[in-house]
Amino acid sequence: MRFYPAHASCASLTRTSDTQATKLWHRDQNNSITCAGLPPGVFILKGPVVMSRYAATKIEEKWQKAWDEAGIFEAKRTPGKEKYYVLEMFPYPSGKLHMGHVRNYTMGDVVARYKMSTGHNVLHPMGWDAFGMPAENAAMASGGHPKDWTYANIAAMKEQMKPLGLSLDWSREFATCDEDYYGQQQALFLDFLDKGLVYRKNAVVNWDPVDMTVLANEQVEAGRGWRSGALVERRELTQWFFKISDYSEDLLSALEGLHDWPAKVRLMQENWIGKSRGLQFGFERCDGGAPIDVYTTRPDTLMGASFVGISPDHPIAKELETNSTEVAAFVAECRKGGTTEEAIETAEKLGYDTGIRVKHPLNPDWELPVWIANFILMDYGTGAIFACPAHDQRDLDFCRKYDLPVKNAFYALDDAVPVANEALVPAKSEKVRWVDHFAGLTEATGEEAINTTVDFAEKAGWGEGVTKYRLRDWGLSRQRYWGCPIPVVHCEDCGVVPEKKENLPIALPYDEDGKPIDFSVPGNPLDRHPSWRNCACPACGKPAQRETDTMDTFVDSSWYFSRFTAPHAKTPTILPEAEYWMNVDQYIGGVEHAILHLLYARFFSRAMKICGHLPDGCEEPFDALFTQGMVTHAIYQSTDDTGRPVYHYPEEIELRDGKAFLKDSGAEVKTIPSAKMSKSKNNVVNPLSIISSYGADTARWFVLSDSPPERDVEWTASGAEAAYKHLNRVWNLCDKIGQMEPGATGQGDEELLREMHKTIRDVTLGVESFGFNASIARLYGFTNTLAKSKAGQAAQKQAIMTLAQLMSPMVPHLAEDIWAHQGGTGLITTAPWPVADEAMLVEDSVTLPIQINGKRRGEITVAADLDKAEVEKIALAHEAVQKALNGGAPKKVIVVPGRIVNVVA
RNA sequence: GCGGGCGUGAUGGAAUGGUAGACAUACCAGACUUAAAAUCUGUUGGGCCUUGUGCCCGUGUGGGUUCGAGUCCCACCGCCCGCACCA
Repeated sequence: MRFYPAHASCASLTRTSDTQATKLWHRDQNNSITCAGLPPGVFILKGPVVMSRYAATKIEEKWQKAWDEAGIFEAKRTPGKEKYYVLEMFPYPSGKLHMGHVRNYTMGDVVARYKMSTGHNVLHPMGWDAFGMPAENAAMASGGHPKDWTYANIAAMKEQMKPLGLSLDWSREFATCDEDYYGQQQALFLDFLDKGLVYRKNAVVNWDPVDMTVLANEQVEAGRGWRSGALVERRELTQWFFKISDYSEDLLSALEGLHDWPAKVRLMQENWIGKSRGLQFGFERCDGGAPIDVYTTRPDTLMGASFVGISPDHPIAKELETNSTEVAAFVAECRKGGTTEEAIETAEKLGYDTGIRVKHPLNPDWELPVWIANFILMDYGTGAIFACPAHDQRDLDFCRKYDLPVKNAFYALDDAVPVANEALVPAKSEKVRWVDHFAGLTEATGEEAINTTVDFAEKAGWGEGVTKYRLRDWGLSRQRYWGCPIPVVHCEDCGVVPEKKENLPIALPYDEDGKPIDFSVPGNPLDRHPSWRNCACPACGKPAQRETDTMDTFVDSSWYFSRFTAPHAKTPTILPEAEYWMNVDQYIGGVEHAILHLLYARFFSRAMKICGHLPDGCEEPFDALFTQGMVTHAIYQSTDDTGRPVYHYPEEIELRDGKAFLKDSGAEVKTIPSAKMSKSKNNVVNPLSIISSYGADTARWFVLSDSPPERDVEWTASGAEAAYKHLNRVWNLCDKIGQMEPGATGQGDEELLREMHKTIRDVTLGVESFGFNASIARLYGFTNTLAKSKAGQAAQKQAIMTLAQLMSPMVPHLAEDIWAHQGGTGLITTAPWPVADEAMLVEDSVTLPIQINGKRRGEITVAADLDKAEVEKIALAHEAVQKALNGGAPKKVIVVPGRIVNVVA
């Protein structure tokens, strides 16, 4: 009979007086016996009972316990030993671990375990990004308290993470909503305030006029509040800001040094910071009022100017608003709609002619009207522009709508057709023909024209070349409860007064007058909490009131990586600890954080250094960054009677011939491939159910295989099954080798070991370069080689142990078990990483493809060190080459040593 | 609207400018089995004939650079992501 191999010998199973019965049962993936219609107990076991199948769940528990007991993941600072700090972006405690987390943490774990086996002190911590709106939303929706909700979720998620067998140092765990953590964050805020890095100013927010509350962008759906359905308005509030814009140039130029960041992320940050060189100048008002300052990046198009536009939030607009109901109505109209750049840019263009006229700087007789326009942002430049409709689509749309003149400032070289409804916007590096350019240009690129114009304006004295950045100061105020309170007090006499450090933490109140806070009431609970809000002024001692704004949760995540180096310290950080562990050597997270989180963290590190909380050299806290892709899953969708889509869970689906059917009804359903896992689409796969049926190693192996780490990976049942089968195969191989006679000889020892060393080289390279899928493909290959090998026992044992080591960062439990089974010393997790023997990597001969005119026509095998001339001679003698040349001489022969020979006939 | 990215077999994907499709899935065939499952072995981009160590076509579309292009350049088409209060 066939049976899963055993460690020492194969147990055979027979039913009394019926040998046929042995065929009636099989083992399922949980190693339990299933048989057709026969109760358990009618079997007897013959032979030694050493059941040693790959029993994932069992061995995973066992090795996790062993690692815990050995305490090998606790980061220790031992001087002289090199450290390695690997960090995955910490999770928001939603309460449910999803496959994206599994992939993210598995990648970090591979790096951490690999670095551990290459002799580093590894810091691999975990914590919780625990403040934020979902907790408050949950409290509003179903009662309860955000604090309780959050801590319960943390406990639940930790339980779900533990079975993954991650090499985390749990002794450093914290949540950002711990008073201990946010108290230190308040201390940082006070230090920043002291250094002038924080200030207050007015800023625009989304305002829900029915719920009387500030809305997040995501709470605005099609211009309406998600809960009330009211049309959202833009409203100004006095808010706190970090002076990140002071660091625009530094944050921009330092990007160049971040060699181990994805180019894409650097580019996104560069565009975000948005450095531009332009001209700032004033339009003189015909009514003698103060000139209107504009900033433009295209001063060269000044001769195409059509009107001057100001933002609805511009001081002139505000002044007019107070005097004219018409202007007030128009400005109010502009303020409808969201605050996102997208909403503003895509909204219908609206304009209002103020009646103010200004003089063109180059021609005092040329008057331009001043319009208020809804697409002009107050935060960028001076909040006022001149519009050149011929060369800007927004301006053009506006001018066509309000019947304003459109005049080309330049034409394409080969075409002098005036702009109609599509603006002419060539690349700045493209040469164009200028119309009446004041500085005398005829044919020049936009770039040249801009520079010439700026010089011209500076010399003439009516304008100034100015460098501006798109990056705005970071508004950190949130009018919400579940965040870190801003530790300042408002005093009638002293104004805004920082809280004293010894009074920190300013803790969030849990109750309100002995009753739990009611989150169903609109507005910020801190505003209507007198016993918390009323306090003594830290300066004069008179009755005063606390700031009720809390901090943006991006603040929490802007320094947690520093805090991990001394998570329980009574100061934000401890310098010697930070000195040893910082920087983060490898940071891993989603690309969705490419801009804000990473930019804010870079700013915070600079600010913390200024305040003495970080040593020199930590301004850029992340040496290497990796952005991993998502885990996706097909969506199974059918349609109900009313035509609305119905989404089905993967477990309700049966796949046949590449089509999907409902298990219940057998009806075929539509398959939408590769969609981001989302609860509303029912296409989520629960890691826990995967772990309970296949084990964590299978889940880990799967999320790393198939797709490159930076790209999305599609979860498929067949893929998970395949991963599980492969791990079984490796385990069976280990078992088979374990049963070989010690010292038994065979054939092909050298070939096997050569292949092993090549595998060491390739897998190591893959792990070091985040090519985990490539490493895994290589490991599949080597497993196939080993399975077919007829080599002797010693070579095979060496091969399987090396295979286990190479697999250990990805599937550590299985690797430990193989290691132990083969008699390895200690834990595989702490064993040194195998090193490829260079001598074993050198090939004696090499097979070169022969191309004729770039097409493969044959191949030759030559000594690896044969010189080019000899290779050429052999290639030319090749039958196919002779045939192609037909007696003539080749026009050219290209020999790329070790790669290819190309003959041009 | 602005910015960024991605397009390769039935599928996920591999390929320092040098043999396109590694590795895996799926499918098909074979071995084992009364049978199925599991396991093992093998085939599989398309087309053509003269069935060969054969020829032609083939990496979204159209051009270009090169001895040689999936890879570099230009234009187009399609899809995805981000846009400052989601984290």
